[in-house]
Amino acid sequence: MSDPSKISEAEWQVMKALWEKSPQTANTIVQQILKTRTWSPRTVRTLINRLVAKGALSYSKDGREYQYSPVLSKDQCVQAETKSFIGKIKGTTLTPMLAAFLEEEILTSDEIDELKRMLDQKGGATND
Amino acid sequence: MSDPSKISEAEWQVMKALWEKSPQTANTIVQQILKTRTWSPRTVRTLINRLVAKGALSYSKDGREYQYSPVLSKDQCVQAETKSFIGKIKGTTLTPMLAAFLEEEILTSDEIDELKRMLDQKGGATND
DNA sequence: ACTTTTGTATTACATGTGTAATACTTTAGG
DNA sequence: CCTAAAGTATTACACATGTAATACAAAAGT
Repeated sequence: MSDPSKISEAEWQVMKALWEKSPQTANTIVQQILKTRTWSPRTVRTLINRLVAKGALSYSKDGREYQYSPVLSKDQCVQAETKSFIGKIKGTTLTPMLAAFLEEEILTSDEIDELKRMLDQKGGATND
Repeated sequence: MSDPSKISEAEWQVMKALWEKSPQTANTIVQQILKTRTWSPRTVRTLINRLVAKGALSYSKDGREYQYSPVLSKDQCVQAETKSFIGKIKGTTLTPMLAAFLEEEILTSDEIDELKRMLDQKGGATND
């Protein structure tokens, strides 16, 4: 309750659909989602409603349909999620985490460059 | 249910206490935890029991007391957690994530070195 | 204008999680 | 041997989450 941007795994899929393109109607969101998930459209509706309830999405009426848009930015959510993740693993050895990151190949070369740059700056500081 | 090593935020604290030192009795685990959390000892007991139930901890009787030990290794859990985290943020721009990592200062200089090394190897490959 | 469609809103229901309290059992002290 | 202390096991309860189904309302077709 303290963290307004607490988005669940399933809800993230909806957010991602809207970050990619918005506004969208519930229907087009469902279309997006069904490309990668096998959820019932009802389930997606539920997720959308919960996100509206927790203030992560907003909508404007467009005739009988609603046009949904993200309220929370992608950056905001990624940051929040990262901090929550860090909260868990903090204090453990991070080598396996780093390995997982590299294995999963989620970093683009640009991001690797950026990470390197940041690490260089950080490396100069009194670290640990 | 599919992922046996699904440890919740609160449960992680217990696991960390046992990864640090094991076996431990419920009492010493409580002591450890109370250094950083303000939970009731009962709460910690509950967490311990749940972890035993989900196969993350085991115990051996030592008189009336139990000696708890981790079944899941730290590396195993960190990897699982990382992959779950990645599952959420995959496909988004990771710059804010990287920033959060650096901000939170969770990387030791050794880990930074290791990450750099891995990135160098990775950097050579056809990345994205 | 009435019925069917198609959207949205409400309700459901099991399992997980945070956060404990109460009940039961075993051991140790008197 | 019996009672108190100290463990463990069971139960509680509200909110979150995954996964929908049902109810309701409005628009569109006939």
